[in-house]
Amino acid sequence: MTAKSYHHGDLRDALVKAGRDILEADGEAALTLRACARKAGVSHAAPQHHFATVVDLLADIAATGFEEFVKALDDVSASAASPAAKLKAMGQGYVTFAWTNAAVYRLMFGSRTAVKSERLHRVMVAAWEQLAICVSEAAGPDDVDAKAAHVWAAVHGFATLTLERRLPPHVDQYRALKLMIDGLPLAIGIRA
Amino acid sequence: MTAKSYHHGDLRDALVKAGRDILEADGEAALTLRACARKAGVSHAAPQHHFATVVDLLADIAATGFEEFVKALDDVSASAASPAAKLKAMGQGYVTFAWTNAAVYRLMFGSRTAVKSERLHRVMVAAWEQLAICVSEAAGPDDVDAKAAHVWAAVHGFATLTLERRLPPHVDQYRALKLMIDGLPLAIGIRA
DNA sequence: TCCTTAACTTGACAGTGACAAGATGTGTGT
DNA sequence: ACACACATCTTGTCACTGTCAAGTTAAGGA
Repeated sequence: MTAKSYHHGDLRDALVKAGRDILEADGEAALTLRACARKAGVSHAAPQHHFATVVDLLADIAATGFEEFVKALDDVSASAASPAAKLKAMGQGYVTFAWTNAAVYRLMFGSRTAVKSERLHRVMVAAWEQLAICVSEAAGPDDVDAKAAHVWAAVHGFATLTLERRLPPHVDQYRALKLMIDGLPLAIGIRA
Repeated sequence: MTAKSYHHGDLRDALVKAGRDILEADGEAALTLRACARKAGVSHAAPQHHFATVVDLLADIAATGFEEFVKALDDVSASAASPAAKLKAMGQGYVTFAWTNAAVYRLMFGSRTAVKSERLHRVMVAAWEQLAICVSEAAGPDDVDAKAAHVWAAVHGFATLTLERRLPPHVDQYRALKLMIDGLPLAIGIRA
C-alpha cells in the first residue's frame, strides 16, 4: 500500500492482483506481463525481479483462482446432509465456478501454467485433499485416489467441454449436467 | 504439388501440414503463423490470403487432429464384441490418442481454437455422432445426448487432467484409468 | 493479345517477453 | 551518523509475433 516510492513495497502481490483483474475484465488474450506491469504502475521490466518468466506470474495468478475455488467448494458443501449429498454439491459447485470464472478456470487447468510455482502446487494439493476426503467419507477408504480421480475427471471434463463449446448446440447442457451430478455417487460405488 | 513457382498452388494445405509438423516436433509454443509460412517456403504474409487470422489456421490444424482422432476411435472400436465393449474400447482409445498426440489434442480442445472453421465444425460433429451412435446402441435411444455428454466428459476430463499433470503424483493413473473405463457402461445405465 | 484478378512478396507497425546496464532507495554494520 | 552492499526499479534494446498496406508476378478468360 506504500503509495508512490521508487520501491513499490509489495509489487509481487500487486502484479498478481493486476493480472487477475485483467483476466476478469478483458480475458486471457489481454493478460500479458507488460499489461500487468502497467496496471501496477511500474515499468515493463519491473516484474523480472519477482517472476523470472511470464509463466511464473501466470502460475501465481492461477493459484489465486485455485484458492477461491477451494473456498467456493467448501462453502457449497458445508451444509450437505449426507456424504453423497456433499459430493453432489461439490460437483455442482465445481461446474458453477468454471462457468462463472471461465478465464481464470482456463488458466488453472491450461497447459501454459505448468506447475512450477510453489504456491500453485500447494493449493492444488489442497483441492485434491478436499475431494479425496469427501470421497473417502462417502465410499470408504478403498481406492480413494482412483475414485477421486474418476469424480474429478467427470466434473472437470464436463466443465471444459461446455466452456469451450465442444458439445453440439442441440445438447441440453442442464439436463446433461443433472444426469452427471446424480451419477457421481454411483461412480464411486455407492447409491445416491 | 507444383514445385517452385510464384504461385504455390496448394499453399493452404501446405500451411496446415507445416503447422502439424511443427506441433509434433517443437510443441505448441513454436506453432506460429510465421513459422508455418517459413516451413512452407513462402513469405511471412503469404498465409493472409488463405487464413484471415492465425486462429483460422489453428482451427484447420485442429481439424486435421480431429480427423485422425475419429479414425483412431473407429479403428479401435471396430472389432468390439458387444456395444458395451465398444464403448470401453473407444474410451481407452480416446485417452491413448490424447497421450500420444498431446500437442494437437490440446489444440483440438483449447480455447484458442474457437470453432470458426467450417472444416473443424464438421469433423467435430462427426466425432460426436460416432459417440452418440455407440451410446445409443449400448443403452437405447433415451437421453442419448445427455448420456453421451457424460461419457465424453469423463474420458475427456481424465485425459486433460493427466495430460496437464493436475492429479497428484501419488495417484496411480493406470489404475484410475481402468476404473473409469470399466465404469463407463454403468454411467449410461447398463451393466458392463 | 491484353487485362483482370488471384496469389505472393516486401516493408512497415505496434505489441510481446527477455535481457543488460544504469539509477535509486533501504537497511545493516560500524 | 555514515558508508556501503544489495535489492528493487527504470531505461533501452533485441528478436519475434500478427496484421495491414502497397507493390509484384503469373495465370486464365475476353
